[in-house]
Amino acid sequence: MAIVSKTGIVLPNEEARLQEKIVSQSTATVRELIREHYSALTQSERKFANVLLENYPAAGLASITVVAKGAEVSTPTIARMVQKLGFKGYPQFHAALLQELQAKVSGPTERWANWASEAPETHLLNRFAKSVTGNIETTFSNVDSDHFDAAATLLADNNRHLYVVGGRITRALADYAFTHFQAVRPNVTHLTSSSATWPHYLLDMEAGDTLLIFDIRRYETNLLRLAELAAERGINVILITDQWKSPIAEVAAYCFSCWVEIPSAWDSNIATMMLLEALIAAAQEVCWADTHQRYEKLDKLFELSRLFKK
Amino acid sequence: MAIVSKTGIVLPNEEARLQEKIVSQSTATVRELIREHYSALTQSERKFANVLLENYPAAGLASITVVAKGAEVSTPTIARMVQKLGFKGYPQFHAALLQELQAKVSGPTERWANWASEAPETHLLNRFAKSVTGNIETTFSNVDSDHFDAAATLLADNNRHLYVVGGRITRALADYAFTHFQAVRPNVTHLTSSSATWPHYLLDMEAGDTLLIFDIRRYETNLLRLAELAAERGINVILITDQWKSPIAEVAAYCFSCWVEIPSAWDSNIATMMLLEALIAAAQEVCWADTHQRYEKLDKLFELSRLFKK
DNA sequence: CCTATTTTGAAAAAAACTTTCCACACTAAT
DNA sequence: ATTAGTGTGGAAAGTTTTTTTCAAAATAGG
Repeated sequence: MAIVSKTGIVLPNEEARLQEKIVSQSTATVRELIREHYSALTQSERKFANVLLENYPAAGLASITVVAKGAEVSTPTIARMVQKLGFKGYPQFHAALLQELQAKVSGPTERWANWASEAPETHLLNRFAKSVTGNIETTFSNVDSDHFDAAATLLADNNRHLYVVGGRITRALADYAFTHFQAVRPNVTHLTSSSATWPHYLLDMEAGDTLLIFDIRRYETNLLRLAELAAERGINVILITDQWKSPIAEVAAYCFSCWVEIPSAWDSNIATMMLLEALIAAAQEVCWADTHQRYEKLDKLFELSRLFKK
Repeated sequence: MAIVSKTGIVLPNEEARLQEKIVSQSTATVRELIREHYSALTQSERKFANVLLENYPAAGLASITVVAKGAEVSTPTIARMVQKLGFKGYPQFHAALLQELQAKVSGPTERWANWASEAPETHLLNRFAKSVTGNIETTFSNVDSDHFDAAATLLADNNRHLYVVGGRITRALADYAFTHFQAVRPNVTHLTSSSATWPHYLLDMEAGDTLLIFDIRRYETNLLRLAELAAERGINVILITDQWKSPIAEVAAYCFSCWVEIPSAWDSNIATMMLLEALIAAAQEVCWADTHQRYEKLDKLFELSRLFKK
């Protein structure tokens, strides 16, 4: 179902094929092509070439009409020139420029492309790593830092009771969140996985309290009900969900999407966990003064309990 | 994303968001616009929104026709959506994306990996991301792929009972491992966190069985005892630990070190979790034939249990 | 100075792209 | 079940962009 656009712009599911094309179609940049063919260009063609090189690649990104006006030459001149450079038409030339631009801003994970161990590229370790790092990158690029800060502030606020709950799979994440938030601040409760007990918790929640919910597909009706009831009562719902967004997003004060898809029958929660840890780190930073002492006390207590067991 | 305003509760950030909106007309990136309007988007509009966010801005740079095909929606859907975002038409939307791309290249941070969201490089999100990706990289480059494959084979072997156990913090990881391995294969047991019950489990373990242990600092004496006793009885111990290695490594058949240090008072378990997921993925691949059917059955069962609740 | 050749851009034709309209499908509520 | 309302995509209509055509202008060589 690969879609080949005539303009040569690459669609998501076509990345692999594109890679091939770039390689096979010689790696020359438009800039290099111009230099190469410069002697074969006519006067007004050079006029445009100069404008483009001077303001590269911006001067070539608009439509042929606009570009022609910018260089004070006619449209046919541009059209003839890009053909001289070896492009089939203006759209192809345009796409080439665009691609160069994109390559320039492509993410840092490209660099680690194949770092995982000494294993060959096709080894599961590498395939897995590649796919997960992609998820992490996308997830973090899509976090709104203001929302993040606001959520962290809520989570760090000792005066608001913090409730944590997860679904079938995300229960483990909720548990992890609980353990860590407990170290950061008082008044944290982990809602048990049995939804039968949730009404009891709801009873105790007060307006202004915070409810941290994990809900990734398949979304669970129980969680939605819980979130709705909580939101109605003025509780701030912070939702951590997947890229398709749980319906809870509708009632959530803050919602964070984590990319979870890997080539597998199940979903990866690395990005989810990473966002969670980032939130914990942020919350901890907000109330470091208190946290500091809590950590020390906690350490001592664990030390004691260890002695008991000896 | 609805702020709970019906209840009259003012969220700390609401003022800031309003401020933002006023400015947003001219400044907001397309990404931000999408987030802002996400709740107002219809299903297929979201489909495109997700495709775009996932492959940003590439997925929006082609013509409306091509872009629509790429997201598997119709052209009118895209046209309607960009209008919802506040653009006069698709061309304007297209130009906005292009401008962002250009700005990114000409900007001062052109090179540096400031991929995490739009936040400044010093924002916690970026510092955290940088530190964690470093951990992941180190962890995976230090995995011995032969050990990895061998461990995966053990974990996938239905004939050996699989026991999973974790410490205070890593309990959540053990739980996560348990939930997933349970989906992959039968005969999986999660040793409860209360070490008092462990002798019972030990009693049932047979030579050749597998024990997956998580132990990161501070290493727990209980876990060490358990591992020693198990190893004596011919149980294969697979250890997932931190970069300093738990003493359990001495008796473990396979040991994987995960880098956990972040600039914080606590340790990050992203790399740990990622290694765990990689192991799950590998185990799943080893016994895909069986797993396949298990997944389907599991799905149906969950479907049924959902119906019960209605 | 004149002719042959090349270069150039206005304008028309062709192609591609965008928008609008409308009917059908789907959902939710009566 | 029926109806109102919303969401969706096919296809036509409208718009822009690209290409082609062609004649005028410029250049070069006799």
